[in-house]
Amino acid sequence: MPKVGMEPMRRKALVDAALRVIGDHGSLSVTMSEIAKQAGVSPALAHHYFGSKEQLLIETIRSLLKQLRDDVVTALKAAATPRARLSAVIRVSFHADQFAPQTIAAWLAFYAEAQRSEETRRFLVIYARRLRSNLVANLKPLCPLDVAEHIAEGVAAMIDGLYIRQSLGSTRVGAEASIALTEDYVTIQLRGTAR
Amino acid sequence: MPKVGMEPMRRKALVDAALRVIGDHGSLSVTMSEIAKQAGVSPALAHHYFGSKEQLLIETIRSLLKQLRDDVVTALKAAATPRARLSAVIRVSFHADQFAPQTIAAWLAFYAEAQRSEETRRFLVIYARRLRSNLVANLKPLCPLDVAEHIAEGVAAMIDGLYIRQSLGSTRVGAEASIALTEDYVTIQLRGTAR
DNA sequence: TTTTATTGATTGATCAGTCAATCAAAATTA
DNA sequence: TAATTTTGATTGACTGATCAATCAATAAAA
Repeated sequence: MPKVGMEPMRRKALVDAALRVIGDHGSLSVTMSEIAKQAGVSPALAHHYFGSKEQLLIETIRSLLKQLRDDVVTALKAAATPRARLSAVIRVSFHADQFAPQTIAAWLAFYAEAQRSEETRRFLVIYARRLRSNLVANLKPLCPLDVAEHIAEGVAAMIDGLYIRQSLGSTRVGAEASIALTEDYVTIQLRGTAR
Repeated sequence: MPKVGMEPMRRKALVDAALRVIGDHGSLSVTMSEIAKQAGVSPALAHHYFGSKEQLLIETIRSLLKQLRDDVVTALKAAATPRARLSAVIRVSFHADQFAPQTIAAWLAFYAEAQRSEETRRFLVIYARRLRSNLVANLKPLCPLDVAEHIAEGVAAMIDGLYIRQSLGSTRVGAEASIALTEDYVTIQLRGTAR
């Protein structure tokens, strides 16, 4: 079977497998063997391509972030007004892929990892900044800048918080309710300040 | 040194040490040796008293939760009106102890662990319920029940979200700003519905 | 003497990471 | 075209380190 040009396919398969295994397991304490098995290759091959477990994990979070960014970009393109773009950003956060239990579990695992891994933290900070930036940019036309920044902080916190609470699987707050709660926050805050 | 009656002291020392080590390390992947060393005893003794690492970890989160509950109870006692009690609940969440980077790191680690450990999840669900219940109880006199439940979800999400964002250490949102943001949410939401 | 506290030494399991060997396609040469 | 060499893909077997857990032994109170 050894054909040339396997590398990109194997890398993708391994990253996808890692994401799945991490999501199922709910933790980064997964073995290279598990990931490799899930990808249908030997553990040695995973090391061959990624050098270390840490590197594979980093590529994995990079992939997670890229997926989210692509979704956001697509959603933003389809929205015409600032207010619609705000809704789009919110909706994407709670969209099926992102809000699936395994995806949430993976995010949570990476947040925990960020306490130790400088590189992982960098990625999450990028996510946080991007979310904030998207929010502020579309709030600016609707209210004063300082208010926009204030609301953006609130929305971002609420989104992250709803994720966490979802991860426990205890609340009855599903995707729809989460969107409604966040939208409601934006609407009421905007009503209070601008006109 | 072997004196009778060491057990409770050792247990407490070990639980406290575990909390410190987990907070510093930002992960539950800490060794019994580290914890024992921090507590000034041998690893074998930790096993002697707790039976397993998992059990020690469970006692540790139990302790974390108890600390928070005690703080909440104290704060609630000192507040006279429902609105003041709401503020008290919010303030406690962001109080120095709770909001210290190590404490937040520990919480985060336990949230991640809850994906795997049924018992850990149970404790976190209890925390979520208690927070919700405290909020609803004090919102009820101020607005209709369904609105109270709605606001409670929002406040809880915002608190948890501000924790997560704090854990990255990237935002400039400190304890005071977090309190202000949450208070603001309550105030504006209440203004919208009741009078 | 019995009970409680305590530890050093050890075990067994788990894993990340390495390495030498194999296999088949591709490139090169004859 | 046929024979060869080279190269990339792939793995099984191994190593070294780490750690939770165990246990037998010791020491000091009761």
